[in-house]
Amino acid sequence: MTVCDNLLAETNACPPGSVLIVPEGDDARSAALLKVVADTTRLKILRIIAANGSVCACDLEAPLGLSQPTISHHLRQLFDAGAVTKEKRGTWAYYGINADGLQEINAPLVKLLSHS
Amino acid sequence: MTVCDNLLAETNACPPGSVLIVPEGDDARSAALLKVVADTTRLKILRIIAANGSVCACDLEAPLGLSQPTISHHLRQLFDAGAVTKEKRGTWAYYGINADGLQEINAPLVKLLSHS
DNA sequence: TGTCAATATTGATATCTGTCTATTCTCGAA
DNA sequence: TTCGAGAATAGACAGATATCAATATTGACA
Repeated sequence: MTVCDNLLAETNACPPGSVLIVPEGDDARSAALLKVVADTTRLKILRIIAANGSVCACDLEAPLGLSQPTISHHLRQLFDAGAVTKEKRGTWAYYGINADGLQEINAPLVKLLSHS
Repeated sequence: MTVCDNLLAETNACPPGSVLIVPEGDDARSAALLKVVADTTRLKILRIIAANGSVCACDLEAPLGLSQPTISHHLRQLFDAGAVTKEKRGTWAYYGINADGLQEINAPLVKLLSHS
């Protein structure tokens, strides 16, 4: 009776030396999308937008305490990832939550939870 | 009739100059937890664990193609963030999905979606 | 057309992080 | 108790990124 056999008998664990199932999936893409949301500043931006509806970029400078180029940089990342919508009104840029995009970003985590 | 007035009349957007609602929330902590999951290698680890149940760390080296210390480093991050469980059996270390922990990591995104 | 304001882009820099090699730690077994 | 194997830690280094200052772009309006 080897240690591995004991493991198999006593638990539902794969014994050492197992060839594991490796699910298909674009982890690089999923990670890249999650990275956009996994940032203090961008999370704050998203929550401000969610709480206020459509928000002018110009009004984010005060609550965030960051420079205009930095905020523009974050908003671009959020937009490129599909987390927010963007609408230009004259010289102003309005951003809103993109629920569909956020759901896609969130999908890998939801899938992990549904398979466990 | 200013441009701002037009905005208010035609849309539900905050006019430029608005003092925005800034929701409370520990964005730094949320971001730190999400960062752990927002990584190609760690996502792959999580999906392998989810597909195989309890997995020995020693069996991850082959499918990941990374060194043992690197994998140990990633597993520690996942464990510290509460994404996985850890059980030592002799010299082997077994890791499993921690559904509660993953749900907590996921919570900020779920909240964003529920408020929009 | 010319000017001003809001936004976007560029370039530079400091910090963070994923990876490796080398080493140490922790068990089980002889 | 000693040896060997798996896991964890430490230290180093390359690549990524958040930030800012400076500049360019775009659109409204006189």
